[in-house]
Amino acid sequence: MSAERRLLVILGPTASGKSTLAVELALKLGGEVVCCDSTQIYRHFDIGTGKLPVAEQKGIPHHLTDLAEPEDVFTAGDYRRHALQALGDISARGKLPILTVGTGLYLRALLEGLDDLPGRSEAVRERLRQRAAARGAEYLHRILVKCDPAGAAQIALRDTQKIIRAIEVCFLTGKPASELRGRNRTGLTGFHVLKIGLMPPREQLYAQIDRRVETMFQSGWVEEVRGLTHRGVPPNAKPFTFLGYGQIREHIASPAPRPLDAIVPEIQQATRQYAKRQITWFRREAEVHWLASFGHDVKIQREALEIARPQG
RNA sequence: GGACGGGUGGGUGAGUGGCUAAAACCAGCAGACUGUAAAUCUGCCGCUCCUUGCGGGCUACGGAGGUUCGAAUCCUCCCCCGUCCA
Repeated sequence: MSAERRLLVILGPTASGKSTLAVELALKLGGEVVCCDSTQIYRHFDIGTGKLPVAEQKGIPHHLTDLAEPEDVFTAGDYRRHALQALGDISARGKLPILTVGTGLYLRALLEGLDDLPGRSEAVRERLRQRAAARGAEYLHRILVKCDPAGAAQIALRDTQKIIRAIEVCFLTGKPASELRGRNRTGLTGFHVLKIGLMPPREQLYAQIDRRVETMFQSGWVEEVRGLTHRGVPPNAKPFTFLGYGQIREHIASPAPRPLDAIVPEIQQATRQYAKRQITWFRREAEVHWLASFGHDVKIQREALEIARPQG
C-alpha cells in the first residue's frame, strides 16, 4: 500500500485571499491549484468572478475554471465528477492538489459525495414552473406535501427552488426525496484531507471587499460585460445572476442607465452579504485550521505552511 | 411677505382618535441549505426587567402646550424642509 495521497483545502469568504495563499503554498509544497468555485467554472466571466490573472499564477497550474459556456447550467454533480478526475491526475503526477473553496456546497459534494439521485430535468422543471405561475408558489408546496410529506416539512413554503428540486426527485424516481437521502453516498476516499480556513475580522473583510469591487471596475469589468453581450450571451444566461454581472448588463443595455456611482455600492453590499452566507456555511465545516487574517498576509502564509507541511 | 404640501423607528415610507412599539420594503445581525448554491430560503430587529409569557415597565411619530377616558392621528403656537405666488 503506497502512502496515502494528500489534499490541501483552503476555504474562506470572498476576498479573504485564498488564491494568493494557494499559489504561495503551491510554490513551496509542489502543488497545483484546483478551484472550487461555482462561478469561475464559466468561460469569459473573468474579472467579476475573481479569476486569478495568469501573471499572478506564478507558473502554478490552475484547474477547474472555464469548464462551461455561459449558456450551460453547471451543477454540483458536474463539479464533483470533474474534481475527482483532476485530483487523481494531479496526485498521479506526484503533485499536491490545493483546493481553493468559495462554494461550500461543491466542497461538500466532493468530500462527502452526493446522494445517488437523478440530475435536473428541465422538462419537469418547466412544467412545475408553469403550474407555479398559474396557481401560486404555495401550490407547489402542496404538491410536495402529497408526494413527500417528510421532505415538505423541512422546506419553507416559499422556497420554490428547493421545493422544485424535491418534487423533481419524486417524479423521476417515484419515491420521496427525503427517503432517498443519505443512501449510497460515497465520499472522497484515498486522500488525507487537511483544511485551512481564512477568517479575517469582519470589518477588515468588508473593507477589503469594497476595495476589491472598485479594483474590478478599474480592471475593465464593464468592458468585459459589454463584450459578453456583443458576443451574444443571452440576458438570462446563468452567469448573469452572479454578483454584479446582472447590474452591469442592465447598465449597458438601458437607454437611461443609472450612474455607476450608484451601482458600485450596491454590488459591494451584495458581495458583503454573500460573504456572510459563506461564513455561515464554513463555520459548520469540521476540522478546519482557522487563521484569523488574509491569505496575502505573509505571516499567515508562514502559519499555513507550518500546518500544511507534511509531518515527519 | 403670502399659498399650499410635508416633518414617523438606521434609511425609504404606510398609517388620520383606541385593534399601534407603529404596515411594507431596504440596511443590519443570526441561521438553514445534497444537482441554479455569487442561488434560494428562515428568524430577530426601540430600551429594559423577570417567574421568558400571545408577560411587566419605560421611551418613541420635529418642539412646546392643549382637547380627550384614550393622540403619530384633533386644536394652538413655534422650529425646520419642499413647491408655487409675490
